Amino acid sequence: MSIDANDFYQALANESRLRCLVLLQRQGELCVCELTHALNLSQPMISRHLALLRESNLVLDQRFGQWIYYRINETLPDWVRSVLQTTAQANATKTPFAADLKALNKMPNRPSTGCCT
Amino acid sequence: MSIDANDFYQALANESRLRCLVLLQRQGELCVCELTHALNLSQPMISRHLALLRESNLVLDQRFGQWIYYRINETLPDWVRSVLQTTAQANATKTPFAADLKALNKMPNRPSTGCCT
DNA sequence: AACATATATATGTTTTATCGTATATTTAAA
DNA sequence: TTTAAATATACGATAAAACATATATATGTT
Repeated sequence: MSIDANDFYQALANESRLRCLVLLQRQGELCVCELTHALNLSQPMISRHLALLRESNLVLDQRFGQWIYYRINETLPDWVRSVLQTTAQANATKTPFAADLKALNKMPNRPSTGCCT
Repeated sequence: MSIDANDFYQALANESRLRCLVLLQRQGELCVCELTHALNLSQPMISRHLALLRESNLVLDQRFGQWIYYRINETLPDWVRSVLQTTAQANATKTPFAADLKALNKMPNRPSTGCCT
């Protein structure tokens, strides 16, 4: 999966999308309602930003029943993976990224995190 | 020198600025007229993009006579330096970055590259 | 079949970024 | 003290991004 540097940074240049990517990088896989809750944004907002990330090949989606899970595209070039990983790691404790993870962990009725999934 | 991840990626989200940064990362230090020639853009365009990079602390400038040289801010946090370096390296041979360096090396009357500077 | 939940898309509006052009500033040289 | 070269800034026009809201689609449940 190839990607243009300019397209890549265009996709990162929005706080909501950056927060989604950092959270996905840290959590591996999240559905839309989890991201919506974690970032405290409207569902259409999250959905549209995810669509843009999907269209630029940064994330992949997969449906499980009524939920659609997003994850970082594991076939991205090494340098892109590296940038995402470095960014997520260096900013994990900073605003707003730390709060996003906190909010995610406080989410009630989170799908797929029960004992039987 | 601290920097906000969102501000950082905002600054990268423009092809002209990205090309400037990649070229600076590779060449160390360049004046405005060199960047203008290498990227083949108007002087005010380059100047305004450099101003934005300067205002977001990504680059530093230094005057030498009538020329003003820009360079990547060496006091940026490690993760930012790492992202810039990784990006420059991985994209060096790709469009438009390879052509920019080529054009720079073909520039006639380049300042400060003579034998006595 | 009717309804509820999760997600996606469409539309109109507002905000933000970019660009071309003109002009100002600074320095060096004549 | 003009003049030229390098650079920066200002201004108006255009384009792009983001947003709120409404609605559509797909799945699961009763």
